Amino acid sequence: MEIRKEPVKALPEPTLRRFPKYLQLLKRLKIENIRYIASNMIADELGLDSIQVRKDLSLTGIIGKPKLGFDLDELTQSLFHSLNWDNINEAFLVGAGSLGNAIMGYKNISAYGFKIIAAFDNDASKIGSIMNNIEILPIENLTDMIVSMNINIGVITTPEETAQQIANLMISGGIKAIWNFAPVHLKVPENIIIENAQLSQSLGVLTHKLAVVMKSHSSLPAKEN
Amino acid sequence: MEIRKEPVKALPEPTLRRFPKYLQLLKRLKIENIRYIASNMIADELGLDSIQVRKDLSLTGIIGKPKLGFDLDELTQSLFHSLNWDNINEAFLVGAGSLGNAIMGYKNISAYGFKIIAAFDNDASKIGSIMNNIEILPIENLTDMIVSMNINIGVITTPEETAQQIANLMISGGIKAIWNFAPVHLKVPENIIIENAQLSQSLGVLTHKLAVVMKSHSSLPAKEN
DNA sequence: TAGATTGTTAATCGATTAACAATC
DNA sequence: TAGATTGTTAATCGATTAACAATC
Repeated sequence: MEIRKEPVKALPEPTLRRFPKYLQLLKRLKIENIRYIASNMIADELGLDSIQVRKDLSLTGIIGKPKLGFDLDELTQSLFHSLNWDNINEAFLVGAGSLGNAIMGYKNISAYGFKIIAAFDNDASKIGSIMNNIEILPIENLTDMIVSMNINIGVITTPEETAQQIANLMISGGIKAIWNFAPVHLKVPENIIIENAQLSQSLGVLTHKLAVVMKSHSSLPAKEN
Repeated sequence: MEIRKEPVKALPEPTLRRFPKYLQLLKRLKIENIRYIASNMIADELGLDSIQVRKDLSLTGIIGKPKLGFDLDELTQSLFHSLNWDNINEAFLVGAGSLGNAIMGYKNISAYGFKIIAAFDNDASKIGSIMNNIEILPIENLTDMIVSMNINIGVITTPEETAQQIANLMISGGIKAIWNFAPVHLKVPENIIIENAQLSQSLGVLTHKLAVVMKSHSSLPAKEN
């Protein structure tokens, strides 16, 4: 009964963002031939709270064993299933520049149940060439190919100027989710899933925190307000 | 009095992650020669709530004008200052693979007050070459150069196996903040700032949401629990 | 059994949203 | 002035953390 795969319920985003971290750790432990792992140990390794780990894991539906912890393989499976990484999610990528290239070349991406089937660009010199085993096709073919190959995911690694147009093309072809690396807010119908992966967001957090730390080390007494 | 730059106070992360979005929009509006922008308009354009926008902006210390909104230039400055993007943050990058290359080649990165001064790799064939105007140096030089050039930020784009060692080298040289793209949890002293930018986190959210949507479209009646 | 660990219900905390007064 | 918009205080919501019972 527990073995049958349940349909995936919507999980909180903070939890989802921790799942890949758990999987990284489990992968390492698997190599060391460990069979059971306690929430405590996971928490220690990843700098989290063990209660949080248990709460997170319980959302995948897994049931742990008192005194032992969680079966490593079963936990791995549960996490994969929750992330939908036990499927192959086929995607088209648009924008074969250096970022697009990096994503296409990302070794582990297939471990995430993700497969870029084809890439598109409007640079004639790139069209027809093959990067990382992926053929570069002209953008004119994009919409039709989404329809005919029934692709659900689009990756946008174009410059900001063209990102919105590409998104529109993708949506008109029937794309359901867009992984957007271009530094623009895409306007899309609300049934379309957008996941933004802009470097600037992450960088901003870093530089801000650094500024805070540096300022507090400087000798100026903080003005109490 | 309002003009003098205040030391940056620590801001909530969700707010920080929205700041670059605001800046993207402001940049566009600047081109259209707009002088004032209302929180309402920002909210509409970015799919946010206007109260949230006002709350966010107030944290930068800016004061808006009733009936008009916020002065575009002043707001831009305030956001830049809060993110510490009105400084040049110098960084060293380690791992001159395709991801490292993409980051080095990222055009807008200097607009984020960020500058990669040098890159390091352990592949002898790369050392001495120049990628995107950045010289590739041997990793042996890393720690010493961090010390002598007084670099605060390290970017890790190595494979997962070497990431922790590189982090250790960086920290021993005096790096204060690490932008980590390798799929590992880095163990560092608590005064070191780590900002993780792993693709897997973002991808996991995307594929999960897609699974939820697809399942709910399938004809199976959801099992009420 | 005692002890370690899970799983759940309740309390806390922080971010978002609502309500409304202040300002031009 | 009336109306639009800001800015702040209070209410709500959701995620994290604490407390503790259940299990092997």
